Amino acid sequence: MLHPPLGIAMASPEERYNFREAETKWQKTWAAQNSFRVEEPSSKPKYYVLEMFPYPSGRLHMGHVRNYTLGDVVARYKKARGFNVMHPMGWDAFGLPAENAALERGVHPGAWTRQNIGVMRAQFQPLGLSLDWSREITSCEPEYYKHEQKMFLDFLKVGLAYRKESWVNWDPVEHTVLANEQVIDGKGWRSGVDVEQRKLNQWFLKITHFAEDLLQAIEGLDRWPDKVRLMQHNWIGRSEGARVTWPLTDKAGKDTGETLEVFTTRPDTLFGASFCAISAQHPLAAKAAENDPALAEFIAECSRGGTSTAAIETAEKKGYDTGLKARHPFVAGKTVPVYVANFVLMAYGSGAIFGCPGHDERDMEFARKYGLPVRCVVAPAGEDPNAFAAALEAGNVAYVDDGVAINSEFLNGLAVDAAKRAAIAKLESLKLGTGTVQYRLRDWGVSRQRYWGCPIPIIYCETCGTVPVPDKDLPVTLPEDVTFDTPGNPLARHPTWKHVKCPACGKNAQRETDTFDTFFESSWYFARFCSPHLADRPFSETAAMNWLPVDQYIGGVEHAVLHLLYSRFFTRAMSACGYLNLKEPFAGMFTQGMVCHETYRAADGAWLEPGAVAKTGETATYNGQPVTIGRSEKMSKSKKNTVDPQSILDTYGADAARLFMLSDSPPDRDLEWTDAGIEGAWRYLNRLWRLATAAVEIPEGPLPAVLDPAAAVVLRQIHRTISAVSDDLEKFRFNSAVARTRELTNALADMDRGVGGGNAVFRFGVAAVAQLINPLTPHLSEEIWQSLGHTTILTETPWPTFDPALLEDDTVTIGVQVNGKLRGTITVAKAAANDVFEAAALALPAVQKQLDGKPPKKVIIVPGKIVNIVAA
RNA sequence: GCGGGCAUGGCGGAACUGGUAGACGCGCCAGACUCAAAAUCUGGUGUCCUUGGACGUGGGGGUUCGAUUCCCUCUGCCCGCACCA
Repeated sequence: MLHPPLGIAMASPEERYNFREAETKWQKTWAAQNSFRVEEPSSKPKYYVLEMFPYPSGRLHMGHVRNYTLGDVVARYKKARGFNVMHPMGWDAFGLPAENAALERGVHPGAWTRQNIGVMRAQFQPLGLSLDWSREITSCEPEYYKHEQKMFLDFLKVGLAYRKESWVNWDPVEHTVLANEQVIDGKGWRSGVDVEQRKLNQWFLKITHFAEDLLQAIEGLDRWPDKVRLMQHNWIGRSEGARVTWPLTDKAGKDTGETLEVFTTRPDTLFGASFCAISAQHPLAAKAAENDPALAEFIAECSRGGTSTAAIETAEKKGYDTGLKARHPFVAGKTVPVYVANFVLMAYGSGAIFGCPGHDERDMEFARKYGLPVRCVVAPAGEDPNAFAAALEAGNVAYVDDGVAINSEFLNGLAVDAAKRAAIAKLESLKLGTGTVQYRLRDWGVSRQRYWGCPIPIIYCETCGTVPVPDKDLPVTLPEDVTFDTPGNPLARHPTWKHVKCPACGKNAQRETDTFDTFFESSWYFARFCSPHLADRPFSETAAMNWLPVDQYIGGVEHAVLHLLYSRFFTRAMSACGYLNLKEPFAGMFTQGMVCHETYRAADGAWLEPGAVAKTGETATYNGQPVTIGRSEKMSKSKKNTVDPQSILDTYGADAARLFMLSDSPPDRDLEWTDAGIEGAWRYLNRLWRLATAAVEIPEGPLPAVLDPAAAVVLRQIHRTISAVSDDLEKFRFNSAVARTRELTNALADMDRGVGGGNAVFRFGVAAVAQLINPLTPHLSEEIWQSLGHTTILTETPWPTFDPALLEDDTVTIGVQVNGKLRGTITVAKAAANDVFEAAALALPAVQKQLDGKPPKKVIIVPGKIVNIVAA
């Protein structure tokens, strides 16, 4: 597939840039000079650049290369701008793939993970990234995870962690709990069998404690993508409404003494209530089922259904009448039936609703199915209420929009908002409800029944209950001698590990055998980088407060909610426990696009690797057989459309790979990897190198005071480019920065160096290009810089400056329109008066022709921009 | 269903707060060099008709002297959430 450019072998050394030698040389130089070590102490302002740390899956993929290249551009640019840059790297090293490897190949997860880290660390080397490796951290090592065990116990003390029985997705084959993301179409992602709903004791972190703050603070994250902010906003899902209490009666109409509490955002529609519905997992449902086998069967059926999105989507709305009745809070003597319904979620609100079919689509569907009354209590303003109500009550479509309350006693005539307030006031005076705010966000369940994670430092004692592991016994480390030959958690069946003495009473007790969700480690690693080797604490508060928040964080959108929200929570929780005093961990966030590639399929439908396919123009073949070329999709092993970074680095070098990734499309959009694209980047690097070779012969010296006008034009372009590229780099417009740099390169190549000052300007321009492109292609630019005779390296050289006076020409060329259509251009002195613009524009033959001898009706002059003549 | 985004040549994409649409690159075409090819260099390349024009930023409409940019509307694609009461 990737034929090495033939020129590599053919060209003489002075014609071809030898990236192999140069890239290795500069990587060694930077390492020897500790160029990317954080300065401590430093008088410079700090700048913390962080890319999401990788999971050590075994090899780097193109997505990694893109991610770390983007961060590297920022880090190198900020360093040149005079910042003390921290740009660290580490390993998100706990996780399921390590256990799968153990299962499939009989390797210990730890050995597998550590070996992968070794391979990947070596793969990072040739990319030429400006990383401070002295701060490397590995989350699966006790030196790292012991701190989060302590942190968890602190969270427990302040009530931010708790244990509760809750419903979870249970895979009966793998004997483990699955995250919602691991349940696909109601089946376990690996086992492929139906997932069950089970009630298990789980540890939770109380992220809901900060729901309001996490929501409010989104507004302040002004350097985050709007998309991510919106997603978090929706995820937290704030709803204002009321909790309403409904006293219950039995089948005979006698009060049971119990009440049903429901949450509603529409207390103004209470007079339209025709039923209540509770979740199958609601305690009242279980109680009602005690004497009703059919109900018990219905509840079991609901639990089997799974919580997967697809299952819910297609599920028919079903209910079962418990026989219980609920007393209406406002209407004396009125009761409504209480159903168990499969669409009511236990985890939201109180797990119960009241149904108002007239003004809720779902309630309407339910009411029609079970023959429940439909009552109209809101009519659009300006319509005849009686006619509207009659139509609504006869039809099957709920009215959910704004309007005026009708058929609602004391609410009649009020608009929806006012009616809500009045209803809540009434509920509160009757002590049958209260205004409240409900969030969609739920507490974070962190228990996982897996081996390769951080042990939860808890001991269960029959006498003392749940006992935190004392500080002196931390860390709780994973046992090495585990087996993966049977399903389930190896920690739970380990012969000795879980058996301990109770730290409180000394009797026999058992360890918690669950481990933390791997999102736990990534929720605070950005703080650990601030003091990565501190032994007794997770990080020094001083260091963390100095470096945090991260100035620029970079990663994929797939973490827009979970990881980023957890980290925001953790920062607040750590602050609550005195570790630091900060709310937001990431001041700037950038989400990069995916790396994509065309897909290829053989006639039998099998996916083919790009390397196996012979492509000629629009058609492709495999072993002489035709190949279907599919759309460009995210590189993935399953579709075989991956390109190994290693082979690209070997063939073209890091700079070419970096340049292509940066120039092809804007960093937040998907990037399509093509052979032609990388070759284009490679060509440019060689062209630039040849150009620089010509500049080397020109002795260095100050620019002459008087320049030939042609040279002066180029000089102005150099200054304009410095200004524009600086701006582009600040704003993540790397593709545009490359385009402008190439433009300048073209101008330098085309300029007449023989004119007065031409050589000096040329040399100055080449040096400027090397500086401007240094964050993008650091090796080649160092090489050019050195060849120009500099004795210090470019990496330690400040960013070039521009002279604002040289940004603009004295003359300006602008378009001349007649009736908005371009008819020509004029070039006039920039400072010229309007009548000069007008005269020059009217003098154009094309303009005269359009005017046809008549005087213009109107002339619009925007100095420096355009002249538009309105013809009669 | 709800929420959000996007739509510009054969392709990736430029165009700052409304002001010369298509920068820069890829691809393609022609030429130079070469026995030939590769590499490199030069020129061309939005579409349509004849020089000169006309048309052109998904479709339709609007505001404006002037719209890729602002407003309305329709279509298509992508993403997030998904019975959230």
